[in-house]
Amino acid sequence: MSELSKVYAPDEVEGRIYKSWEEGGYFTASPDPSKKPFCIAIPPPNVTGVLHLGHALDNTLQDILIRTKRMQGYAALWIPGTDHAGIATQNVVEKELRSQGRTRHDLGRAKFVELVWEWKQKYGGQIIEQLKRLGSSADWSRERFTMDPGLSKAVRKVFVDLFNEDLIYRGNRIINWCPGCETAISDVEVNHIDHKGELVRFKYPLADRSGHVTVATTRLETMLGDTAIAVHPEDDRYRDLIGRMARHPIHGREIPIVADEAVESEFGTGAVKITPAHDQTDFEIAERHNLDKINIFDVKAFVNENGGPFAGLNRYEAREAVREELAKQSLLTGSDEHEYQIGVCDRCKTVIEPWLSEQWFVRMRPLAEPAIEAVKQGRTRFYPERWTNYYLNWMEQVRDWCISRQLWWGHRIPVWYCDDCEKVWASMDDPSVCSECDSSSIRQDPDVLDTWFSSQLWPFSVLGWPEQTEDLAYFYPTVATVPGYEIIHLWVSRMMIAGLHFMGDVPFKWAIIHGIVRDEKGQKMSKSLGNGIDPIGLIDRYGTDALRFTLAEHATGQDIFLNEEWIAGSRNFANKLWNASRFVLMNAEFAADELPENLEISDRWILSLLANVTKDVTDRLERFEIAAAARTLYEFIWNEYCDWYIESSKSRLYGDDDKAKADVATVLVWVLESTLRLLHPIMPFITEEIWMTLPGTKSSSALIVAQWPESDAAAIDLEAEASFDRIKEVVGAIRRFRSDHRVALATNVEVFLSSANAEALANLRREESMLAGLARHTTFMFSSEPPTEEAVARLSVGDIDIAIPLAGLLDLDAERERLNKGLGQARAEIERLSTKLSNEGFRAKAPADVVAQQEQKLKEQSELEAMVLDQLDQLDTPSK
RNA sequence: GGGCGCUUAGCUCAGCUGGUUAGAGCACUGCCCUUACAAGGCAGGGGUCGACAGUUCGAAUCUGUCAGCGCCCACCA
Repeated sequence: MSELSKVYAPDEVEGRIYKSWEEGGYFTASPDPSKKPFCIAIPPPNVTGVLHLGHALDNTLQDILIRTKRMQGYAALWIPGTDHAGIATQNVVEKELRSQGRTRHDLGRAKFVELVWEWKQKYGGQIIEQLKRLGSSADWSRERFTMDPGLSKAVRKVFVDLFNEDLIYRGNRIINWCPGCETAISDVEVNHIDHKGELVRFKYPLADRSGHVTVATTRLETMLGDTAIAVHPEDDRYRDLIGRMARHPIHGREIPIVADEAVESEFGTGAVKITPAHDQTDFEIAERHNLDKINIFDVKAFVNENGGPFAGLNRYEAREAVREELAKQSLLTGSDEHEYQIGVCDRCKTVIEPWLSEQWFVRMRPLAEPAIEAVKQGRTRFYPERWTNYYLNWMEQVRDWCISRQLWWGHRIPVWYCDDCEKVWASMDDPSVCSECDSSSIRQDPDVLDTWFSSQLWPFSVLGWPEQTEDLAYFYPTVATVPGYEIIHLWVSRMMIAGLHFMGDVPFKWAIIHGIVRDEKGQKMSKSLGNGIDPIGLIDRYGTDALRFTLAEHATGQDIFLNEEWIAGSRNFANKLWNASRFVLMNAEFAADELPENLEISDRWILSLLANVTKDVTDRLERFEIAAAARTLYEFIWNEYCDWYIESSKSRLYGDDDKAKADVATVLVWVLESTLRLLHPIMPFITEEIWMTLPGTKSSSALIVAQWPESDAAAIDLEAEASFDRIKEVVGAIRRFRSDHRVALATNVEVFLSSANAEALANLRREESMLAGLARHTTFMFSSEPPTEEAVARLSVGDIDIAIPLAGLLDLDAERERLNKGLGQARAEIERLSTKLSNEGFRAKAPADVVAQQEQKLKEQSELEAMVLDQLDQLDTPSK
């Protein structure tokens, strides 16, 4: 036997095991015509990131799928890698610079980018190391980075192609400007949060001094950029004003009053100030009415020279200054509290400024069509299914995607402008002269691409596209992507679009969506809240397998409010398995390689359960029901294998019969061995460690590449299950009797068993020593009655009558209480069943076997009631 | 203004296509350091499955309405 320590110590095991997997080369997979491909491309974490619980969940789930498929004989390839994460990474490096009192502008673009690369080389590996600690069996030889040469080439090709197909265009439009990051961002990178603000009303004097029109706004400062006032064309209150002019109270300029359907008459005063450069709706109204568009903010959202006297103030200072000025002019007419939503930057939480600027966009409508069709046709499916509609809703009303970013870190937009002939073109190679007029006076667009522009290509760029590689041919489309729902729009949708457009096929067949890991109060974990739990710390304290099991067990698709106690619970489970294995290994020397011919009831029972569990776990994993698979294994291992099979094995193991000892040891090892395989994808380290100590030829190769078990249909044995269940019930009844009556374990109890079912009784008799072992200090008498002069407790379960002479064991009051309780339960049951059975509808329509079952039940309960009454009688008239 | 999710034991949650007396972990009570495991064992207490209505022989499960909580989308300033 091999020595295992008494308590499972993950820290001594994990590093060693992981290294052995890497050295064994088990993580790599390559095209193999004899196997089916199973490929997942990791949602690439931010290269500068550190592992958080979201990653832990994400990658645990992926690893479970990959490990399962690997054991099932697929060419299971998990491609890892990282994302350059434009804004996030640039921000980190800029922050560091700032702490040295410098900005990126001090360095200049080239130097700065160089610095970010250095930073990436230095700190970028951390997340990968942490993924390894999670046990990730990814093919590290294929690790990719979104700014690798190959992937950059893919990005460039995609840009150039879309540009030439007129699916990328440049436009002067309202975009979401983040004054914190100083760049444009896309609609999906804006989070809308509730804001309690006010709706302020003020008067615009009419230019001819004949009166005024009152408008309402939540952003008073934007009036500095107002170029019109709009009312609804049908609004009688303002009909006369349409076409007339108002005078701007600050700038003095005259602005028109226009009529537009977009105005809601019911809201505010029904008259709207129009700020075309800082509001999407206003911009659209301005387009329709040919209005001026005046940008009043600089890149940091401070008022610029167009703000006249307020230039230099930030947005909020300007708001107050304008308020004061309007008050001074007696134009302010009041304000109401008003709750509305404001957009904040997904990255830095700064309030977004709608800002008119020249940006690059992807024309999404035509690209979205195939992506909608593919999902409607089921070529890509979502799990859980409800995300299908979420995806479709977004796709069906998708808006153009602003892809240019005013950053330095990222894929530079491959567009050149000729100063001489004004040619604008996109190019795969860096040109030195204008493609039109040969002028050398050309310059490249200074902006870079949205980081998601490159990640949308991930499922095929990581396989070598645009080269037509063997990998690409074999592994594309990938089987699944496994992201959290928060990046369905940001990433999943766009991968669908890119995959269909450039590969002509969906990027993955399944989008397996999981929830967000939150703290125990349901708050999103974040640095600012200080409630983030560091997964590495959890791994240090409880072990990787405990963390993985916990995440798997709770991965039902809902958000996970992670509680550290759960992880402790999983740690306990690992320890339970460890000690069960220790027990098995202590006796493994007796085990044979093949199952014995003549199995006992308990053997047949556990093997039958194993067959069921194997099927169940296999099916559930196939359907991505990982949580259910985890729970099935937990219950089987702890409640059945440990609590009953191991306990029941002891009578044979500690007995004198060598054959019996060998047989039970064989089954113990057999079941453990299969169970380890089934549990391995979820808890890879502990299972591998135990596996290595297992005797026999089966464990000669590593568990990670062992064969997935087949459910043995022939082992399913309902008869043995029924028999063993009877044993459990008899043992349970005796234990309960002891517990109810405080009969010490050391006190021997005489138990008389009898039954009308001769076969059942015979089965029990055959298991006498096992029964005694399970019930402890119990002497069994079969087919005989206790001496009539003694008072007895009758505990019958099912068709087995149990009688225990009470003499010297307990006080009668306690027994009477126990009986009365049983009587109450039986009567309630009888009531319920009688009602059900006397219902003619039930008898007529329910399946016959259901009716029969209920009748049987009623019969049993009635018998039980009679017996309990009889016993109460006996207690009251103690025998002579 | 739409859409989605949730509401089951004190707490946190499972419960698939409707059919034994609704489960788990933690917490709680009693007994036990029984030679795999006290990170454990045995036994136990605790729930009108959010409310109402409907479908059905039968509903935690299906349908509708409502309430509370949470999330997402949307150009009412």
